[in-house]
Amino acid sequence: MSLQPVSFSKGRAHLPRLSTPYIPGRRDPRFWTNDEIDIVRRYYPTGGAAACLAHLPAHRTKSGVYVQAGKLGLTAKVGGGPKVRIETPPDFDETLKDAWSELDGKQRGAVNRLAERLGVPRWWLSQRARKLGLTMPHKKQPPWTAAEDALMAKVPLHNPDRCAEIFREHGFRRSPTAIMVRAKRIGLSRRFNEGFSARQAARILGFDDKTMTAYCISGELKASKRNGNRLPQQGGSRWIITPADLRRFVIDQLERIDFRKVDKFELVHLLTMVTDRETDIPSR
DNA sequence: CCGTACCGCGTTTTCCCGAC
DNA sequence: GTCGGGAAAACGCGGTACGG
Repeated sequence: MSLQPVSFSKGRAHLPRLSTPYIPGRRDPRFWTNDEIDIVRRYYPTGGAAACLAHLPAHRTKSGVYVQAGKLGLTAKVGGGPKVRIETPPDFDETLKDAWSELDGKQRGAVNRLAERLGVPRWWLSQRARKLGLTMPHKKQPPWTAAEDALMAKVPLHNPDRCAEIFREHGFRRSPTAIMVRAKRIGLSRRFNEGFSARQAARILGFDDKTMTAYCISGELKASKRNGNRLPQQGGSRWIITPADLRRFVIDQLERIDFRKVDKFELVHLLTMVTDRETDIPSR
């Protein structure tokens, strides 16, 4: 076997960079400076987000302050007021039990209206109901079938609405949220899952990503390109290497692989996983 | 000298989480 | 349930260092 030089030159025209060049020492205003964090530390506990904003630059927002306060583990002592004792008639609990059983859990704002009718705050009503052990019947999600789980591996999980659409097309009824929750529960990545990128493949086999790309370009590793909106400055569109093609490559080019450098868990998974014949998508 | 590893760039994509 | 800020991860590849 003789080694052939590989050229990375794609003959692309030079395009100017889109962003301003990096200047050492300069930072984007969206990143929080130590001074800004000190302001949050100082004013948040007593004055809340509003007090912090008064001392922070104009581009800071309330939610930004909440994020930083959360990171610092701070809580604000604003809001609230004197505690009010809720007075109720002695038979209130009985009335509540009866009213609660007639409550329509599917209707939004039902608890709000009941609180209004009984003349008590909404938060107090739900707290009382909890204490009395009153529950609201909720329709449980029907269990997931194997067919639905198989479909999970093929839908674009980064686009929940489109997922729900595909489920409907296949005759299933799952909301976008339900699908996202399921994806999390069964540990499915929401990232692109129709194959490996050159970099992912390289990491598994212990190659440099450039070496991997060279194999893709030379055709020794069968790979296609994924259409996207990546710019020429980023190197253009990405590679897609299907698990089966990568497995073929491992078997054919075994002598080139340095087993000290491979990701042993990922490699064994690649070699042993069961894939759907037609789509080559791992079936879980 | 050649082939590969390493570093870093500019950008998009994705995740996380709190507020509303 | 939805929105949005913040940040990490991901990506391909140019440039360069390094080892045999």
